[in-house]
Amino acid sequence: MKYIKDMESVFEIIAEPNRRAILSLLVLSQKSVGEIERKLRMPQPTVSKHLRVLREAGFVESTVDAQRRLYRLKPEPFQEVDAWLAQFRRFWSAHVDALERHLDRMDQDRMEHHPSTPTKRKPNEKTTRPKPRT
Amino acid sequence: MKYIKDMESVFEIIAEPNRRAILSLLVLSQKSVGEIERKLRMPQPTVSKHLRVLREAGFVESTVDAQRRLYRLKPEPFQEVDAWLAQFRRFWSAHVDALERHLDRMDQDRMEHHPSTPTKRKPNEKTTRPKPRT
DNA sequence: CGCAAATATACCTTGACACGTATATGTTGT
DNA sequence: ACAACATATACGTGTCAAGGTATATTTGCG
Repeated sequence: MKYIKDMESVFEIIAEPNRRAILSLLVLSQKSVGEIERKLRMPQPTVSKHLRVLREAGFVESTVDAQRRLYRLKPEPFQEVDAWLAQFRRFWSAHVDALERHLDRMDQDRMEHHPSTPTKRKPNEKTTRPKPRT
Repeated sequence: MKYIKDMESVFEIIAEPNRRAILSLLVLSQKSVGEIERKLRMPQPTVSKHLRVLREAGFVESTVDAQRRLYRLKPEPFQEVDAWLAQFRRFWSAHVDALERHLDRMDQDRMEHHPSTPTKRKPNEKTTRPKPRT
């Protein structure tokens, strides 16, 4: 009964705030452990341990630079998150569209009425107002 | 000294596999607790508890339908994840571009050596990618 | 009214994991 | 080889969240 190492899902990895901070820092450029430690003001063992998790999950890779280790991002896990998110994208953009149409209608109403009459939604709710631009 | 309840980050919410399963199920259409319970084969209290977490995090909302409660998705938290992911998108698409260029070069080589072998590098399949400027 | 169905909640236990502190490993320069 | 630095790991501890079981709550129906 040997457990090798349960490779955890990318979602568990990015659930940790400090790890997200490290990733956001590394997106700018590669950095050494010491740099991360100073910029994020977290103790060095904490940084090292999180980097280990990130490396084993494929989020980062490291190269040796003298006594330092330089860590940089790898793209694959992010793409995995993106792929998961994709199934919801159509759904939520539909909602955003609905919201935008609604706001457009409100704008329209304000324009047509007069600015001095802040009133409620009235019967002409079905203004056939076509496409917004952009 | 009562803490209301610290609203946890969207990332902690989606870190849980059962919750991701529920979300993926709800993207198709709204469902009752019992439907989720049966389709995902998880005990009812588990479903209810996860739904509670999802509701409090804004991932779902519910309406009452007789004895049932119908749960459906809400878009905002997904957009939040997407927003976080956005900062890495430029980075990773650069990598994808590099990979594609590399594969293109390989194709090129193959074409030059074996003109009869059709290669199927399709431009721009589904990779959301901003305009590369060389 | 009383029973059954659907859902929510309470309580307990267990395991994972993040942290701090201490120490090990490794590398450079003198 | 040694000192100083940079990074990794080991160990003990506390917290918190997920699961299981039992029970409460709400609503529909005969």
